[in-house]
Amino acid sequence: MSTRLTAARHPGPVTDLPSTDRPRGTLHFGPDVPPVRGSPTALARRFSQMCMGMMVEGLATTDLTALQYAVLSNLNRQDGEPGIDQNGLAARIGVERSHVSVLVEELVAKELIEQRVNGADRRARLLHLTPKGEKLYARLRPGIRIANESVLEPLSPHERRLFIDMMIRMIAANGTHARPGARRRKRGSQSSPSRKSGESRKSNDLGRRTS
Amino acid sequence: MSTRLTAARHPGPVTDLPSTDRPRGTLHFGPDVPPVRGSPTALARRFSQMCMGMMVEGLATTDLTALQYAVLSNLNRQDGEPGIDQNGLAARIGVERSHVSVLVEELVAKELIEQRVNGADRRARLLHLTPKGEKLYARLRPGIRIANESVLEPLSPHERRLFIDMMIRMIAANGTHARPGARRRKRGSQSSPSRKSGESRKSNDLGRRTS
DNA sequence: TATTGTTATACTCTATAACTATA
DNA sequence: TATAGTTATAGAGTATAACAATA
Repeated sequence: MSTRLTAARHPGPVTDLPSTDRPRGTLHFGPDVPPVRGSPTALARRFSQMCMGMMVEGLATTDLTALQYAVLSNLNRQDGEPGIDQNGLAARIGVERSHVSVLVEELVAKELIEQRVNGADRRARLLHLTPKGEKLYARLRPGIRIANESVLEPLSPHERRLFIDMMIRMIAANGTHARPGARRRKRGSQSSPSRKSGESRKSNDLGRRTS
Repeated sequence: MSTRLTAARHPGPVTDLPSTDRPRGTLHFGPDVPPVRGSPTALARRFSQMCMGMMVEGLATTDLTALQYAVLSNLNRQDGEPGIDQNGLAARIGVERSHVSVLVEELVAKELIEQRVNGADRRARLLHLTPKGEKLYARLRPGIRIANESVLEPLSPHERRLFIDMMIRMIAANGTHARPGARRRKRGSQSSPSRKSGESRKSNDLGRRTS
């Protein structure tokens, strides 16, 4: 059984929800919008997918991935924190230290960032954008910002602030999960069949004529 | 330059934000919470990471991935839509048809779902949970639901409804992006160095003593 | 010719672990 | 011994394209 529901397109909250409960089951929208489940997880997935879609559009003229852009946005002098080390960057963008190593390598190869050894602690590498990196970020930022704003466009200005605020509160409260490693699962507890390439997937009969 | 800000821990909205603007730059929280950028995209990433963390915990006693569970939640008889075809499922969970093929194969191998050829259109496969699948979903659902609710716990009951509602409105409005394929980028516009295995990554000098 | 599902491939992101240099 | 970063490997998820069966 599925919860039928047509979402209000723009201004107010969806009003035909029982005020004592949230939608359960699968939510159905108009013809252009695929149905979604009403759980935070399912919505989070779609929402993030949506943001990534916007992001990729905004980066279409470059060869940057979303995370590579995230690095630039964390390190730039305009509104970032230049000079943080790789662990700090890992914490900020929410990826593993090892992944940061790779991201940094890629961006160094593109000559967009540089690593400087910290004089005080020669283990650490402090990260800065190169002039080329700053220039690229300055060029990209307006479009990305507009894309980000457009995601929130169905909300009223007050709701936009509230939405960001609620996100922040949930992330802050669940800090232990909102970071890499939270998703850890035992090694070797794999679920995919893990075929050798060469043996084909399935007989795939199921009543089809083998013509 | 970074926006310093200490998020209110529980009940009300964060109050020290200028009411005419949203936080820009990097947001700093307490010692247990890594900083985040204030853009919807960055928050979406963290939020989804958080939800996935919860999900993986809830699935820890199984060998299901988050998406495999999503399939069960879309097909079960309690609150799902049994009998939809694979394209319908793809639209609902927001993955490519080709990925659904793989997910279905994995779950069929676990004997949790089954494919039935549609009599009316022999191309389509209608999906149903097996009794084993229904049983597993019934066992898992309460824990997953509690995990999902716990994500929203920092919000007041009214805010929880509003948050879900806002998510739904944004997803509905941006329907063209909230689905796979929105993230498309030109093929071959790759960013990784794409090393041959055998040649090592970088000289990695940077002033380290080569002891 | 168009659509459903399958297979293959490649890339992005995530998770771990072992390792080096430095503290 | 502990920490910052590197390298390697594997799994999960995403993006495309070519194909077979069916419409």
